Formats: sequence, C-alpha cells, structure tokens
Amino acid sequence: MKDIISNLLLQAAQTLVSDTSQLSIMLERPKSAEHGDFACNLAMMLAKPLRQNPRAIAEQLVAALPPSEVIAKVEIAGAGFINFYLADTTKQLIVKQILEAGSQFGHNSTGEGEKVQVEFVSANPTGPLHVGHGRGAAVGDCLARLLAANGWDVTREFYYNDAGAQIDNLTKSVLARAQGLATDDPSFPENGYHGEYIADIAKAYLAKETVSADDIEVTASGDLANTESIRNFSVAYLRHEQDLDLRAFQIQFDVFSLESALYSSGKVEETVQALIESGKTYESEDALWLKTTDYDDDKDRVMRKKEGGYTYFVPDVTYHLEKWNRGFTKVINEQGADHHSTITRVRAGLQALDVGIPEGWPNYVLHQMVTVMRGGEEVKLSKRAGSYVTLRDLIEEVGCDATRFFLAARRADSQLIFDIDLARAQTNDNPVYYIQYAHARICSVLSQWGGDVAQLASRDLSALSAPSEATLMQKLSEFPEVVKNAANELAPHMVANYLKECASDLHSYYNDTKFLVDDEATKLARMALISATQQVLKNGLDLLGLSAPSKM
RNA sequence: CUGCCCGUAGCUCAAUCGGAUAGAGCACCAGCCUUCUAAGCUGGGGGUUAUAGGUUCGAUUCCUAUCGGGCAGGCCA
Repeated sequence: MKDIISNLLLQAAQTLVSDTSQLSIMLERPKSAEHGDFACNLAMMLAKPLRQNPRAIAEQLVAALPPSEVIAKVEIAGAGFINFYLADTTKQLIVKQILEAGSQFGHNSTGEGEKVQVEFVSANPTGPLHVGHGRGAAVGDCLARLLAANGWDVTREFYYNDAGAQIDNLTKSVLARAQGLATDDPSFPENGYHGEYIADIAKAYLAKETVSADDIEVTASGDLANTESIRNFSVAYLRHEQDLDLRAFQIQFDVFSLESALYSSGKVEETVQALIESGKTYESEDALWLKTTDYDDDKDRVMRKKEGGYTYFVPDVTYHLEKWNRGFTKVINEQGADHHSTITRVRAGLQALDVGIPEGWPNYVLHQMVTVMRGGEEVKLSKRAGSYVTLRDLIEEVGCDATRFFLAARRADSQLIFDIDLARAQTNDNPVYYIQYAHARICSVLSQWGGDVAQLASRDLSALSAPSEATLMQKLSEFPEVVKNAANELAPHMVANYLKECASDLHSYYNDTKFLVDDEATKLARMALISATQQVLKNGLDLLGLSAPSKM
C-alpha cells in the first residue's frame, strides 16, 4: 500500500521537479486518525530547493496526483502535510491478506536466507543464571526470532568461558567446601564464590555423582587431590544447572561453544602468532601487548600476562575469527553493557588480523543493568556473596511468559527495574495477560460462533466500516512494518509495544460492538476481522516467545 | 579525571527517518456487566521531555556545555 501511494506521489512530483531520482518519498503513519491513514512530508522537504511555501507546493502536488481507487480523500494540513485517507475497500484488504498468509503474515524475505548468528547469554559456568542473564536471554531469543521472521537463517549460540581465572576460582571454592571450610573461614579462597550452590557441588562431588550437559557427561572421582576432576565436574555441574535454567525459560540454543576448546585445538595460539606477524604487537614489562590504540582504544591492552597466560580478550578474538570462518557475515552479540569495553578490543584484534573482516563487525546489542526490587529494597546481585535472585526463582514466582515479557518489553539500552513484588502481586494487570486475554477472548467468540474459520478469507468484508473497525484494521496493517523495523533496529521491545496497542484496539472493539449478530453478512465480516486479529496477536506473541492461550 | 549508556506524568515505561495537540499502564476521581470472558471498556485530572544554548519550516529525537544516575577504564570476565 505504501508503494502504491509513494508511486502516485512520485508521479506528481515529476511535474514540479525535473530530477526526481534523488527524491525519497517518506510516508508515515500519523499518530492521530484525524490525520488520515498515511501522511507525507514531501512538500516540506521540497520547500527549500523550490524556494516556495510548503503549503503551496502541497497544493500543486495534490492537484497533480493521478486518480486512484485505493484512496478516498487527500487533504493538506498543518505546515504542509499531505494526508491520505484510504477507501474502505482498501482498508479491508488487510483482513484477507492476513487470513491467507496465516502464521507467515508479517514475515518477509529481507535476509534472503543468509546466515546470521545471534550469540547471547554466554554466562560463565560459575553459578546459576540470574536476572541479568534473563534479560539477555529474553532479548537475544527475541532478536533471533525477529531475524528469522525477516528471512534470515539464524543460529543461536552460547559461548562458555570455561577456561579463565574465574574457573580456577570456582575449583578452589568447591575444594574448600568439600574440605568442610565455611565461607567465612580465614583459609577460604580470598575471591572465592560464597553461594550455597558451591556446597551442593562439593557434596555431589564427594558422592561421586554423574552430571551431563550438552554433549558431555562427567562422573566425579570424589578425590580431593585431583583438581582437574573437581574442575571438570564443577563446570559440568553448573552447565547442567544453566541448562535447566534455560529450559525453564523456554530457550534453546543451536550451538554451545567452549573457550577451552579454542585452547586445546591450538586456535588461540594460532591467533596470537598471526597477531605477532601482523606487527601490531610488542613486548613490554614482561608482557605481550596489542596496539589497540591503532583502532580507537584509549590504551594498548595486554594479551599475554607476565605469568604466561592470555587475557580474556585473546580467546574472544579467536572465537570471533572462528565465527567469521564459519561463514557468518552477520553476527549479533547480545551482552550486558558492563562488558562493553571488550567490543573495541575484539574488533581491534580482528582488524589487526587483516583477513577481510569489515570494521564494524560483529554487531553488538548491549543491555543495561537490571535492578531487582523486593520488599521495596534493592536486592544486590553478587555471585561471590551468593545472595541473588536466580532466574529460576523468578520464573517460579512470576511465570515464564510474564518474566520474558518484562525483560524484553523495554529498550535494551535503558536500565530496568524489576520489582518482584509488583510482578507477582499484579499478575492480573500485567501487560502480557492483557495481550493474551485479547487473544483468548477472540478464541472464545470464534468457538461460540462455531463456523468454519478457513472460509473467512473469501467473505465479503464491506460491512466493516465502523470507526473501531477501521482503527483495528489500520493497526493490523502496521504489523509487517513493525516486524521489519524491530529487526532493523535490533529492538524487540517494539514488538511488545505494538502488541499492547493491538490488544487495546481489540478490547475497545469488543466492548463497542457485538460480533455474533443476526445479520449473516455482518457477522461473517466481523468473524473475519477478529480472526485476522487473533492471527496477528499470535504471530506477535510468537516473536516474543510467549504463549497464545485460547482460554484464560 | 576519561569513555559509553540513560534522564519523559507521583511510579514503571512508549514515542518509526527530525513531524502535527508528547502517549500507555499503575495509582487517583466519575461511569459501564440480564447481553460473545469486567484479566475488559469509556471519560477526567496529572508535563517547561533534567537545565542552558545551538542547528531549521519543525527537536523528546541531532550538536555543545552543565547537573544527576548507571557501567567501564584490573596483566578479572
């Protein structure tokens, strides 16, 4: 529809401007229905080059507009906006389109089947997932769903930092617990993990339990002298715990990558050699440095420490080189903003390797901190102190759908306050239920009608002319744009906002109009409209990974 | 001190590429169930978009400065 109107405007513009090739016709959805169904600011854009009053230009444009059946009325308003009012029959087309496209409505083929990887969560295997990981999980999963809806071939990936100093720390903590040390014991590891789950791991280790995660299975030796065994068991144990967390959150990954594998395969060493050969490194103070200042960093960064180990960003560079070699020309990393300093380093490393990776690759979506409130007080999230709200606790208290919605419905780059009491106490006022309720209401009406939904697409829709119906149809027609924009902006929250609006229009319609009326043609047209709305709500809820219940 | 993110109604948050009278929910006030699910709807009050400048037909949006909050600036991740 946008294309049709743009085309009309372009033809009109040709009568005023000799060269229309540089002209971009921008059509927007006015916020207010008084301003029509589409509005165009072309006259204002042309005001300067033509040195004329925008309203005068608008009048000339409108006069030159070729006649079209799809448009009922064109008006000039405000500073020079050209407002288009669609004919009723044009508005009604969307209902048919939705019913015919079904679950594919709103999807497009922008990605052309190309590979894209979304890496998200990527928590260290040093504890259960907490709310911050939950935000990453909700946002990352929605991004993946959005990209898939835009025609991309999506791979969801989780990267485990299972090789660094934090893992040594974990191993020491488990050992200390297994030896019966309390966390406040002077000989407990200084930066050890204090959470009770460490004691659980120690107990399981001593009991020689077996745990499995992804493709590995580890049985504890129970031998306290064998730190390698403690380490492997602890990591596997926590990976298993995280798997359970993710399952409770209904999130699935296609690939789990391990930092340790990059070391054992020699890939890290290869990267370091390649970087040395690139001439972008130097030795100083017994350490090896990368000249990241050549790539917009404030200072150079250490690659190899005095003790000989590599700093965390070195395997990160290796990992991303692997991603590139695996054919992902588009990669999106969803992570907490507290790790934003790695972006410059990873990109610097990749550029220094000079293997043809574009400068801005990979893409990052950073989410800000989540503050958890309980009983009017902030719950501090400290893994080492061990007092924090786990994702699984949250899901149990608030529910999976509500938790996902809360965490994905806000812009990633603003801080989020998650009030547990509020989320739990106001379960019924939760926006996710508002949306799902709209869906359930439609299901209920359709089932009471009892007719054949599949036949609705071919029904005569001319009875749909009331304002509440026009509003709803207009909203439905926006869905494909929302899917496209949200993917372009990597902003899943736009889907959540849209769904709230769509549900609101449905609820208004529901209260304002009786659907199951005696007049057959009117009834069928209304069945078609609410059935189309049901489909859009379902498709939208699906993008957020939420259920679309038929009964509530 | 330096870099990044944020600052919108009492609270939690929106606002598409710079567009028209800045919108929802919660809370507050007044209405709507004999009628398809009241987990709903309708109406009302509530704002100098942190502050001061700048860019232009037009700024919540872009630029500069200031204030406030968060994060980072470890040879931790």
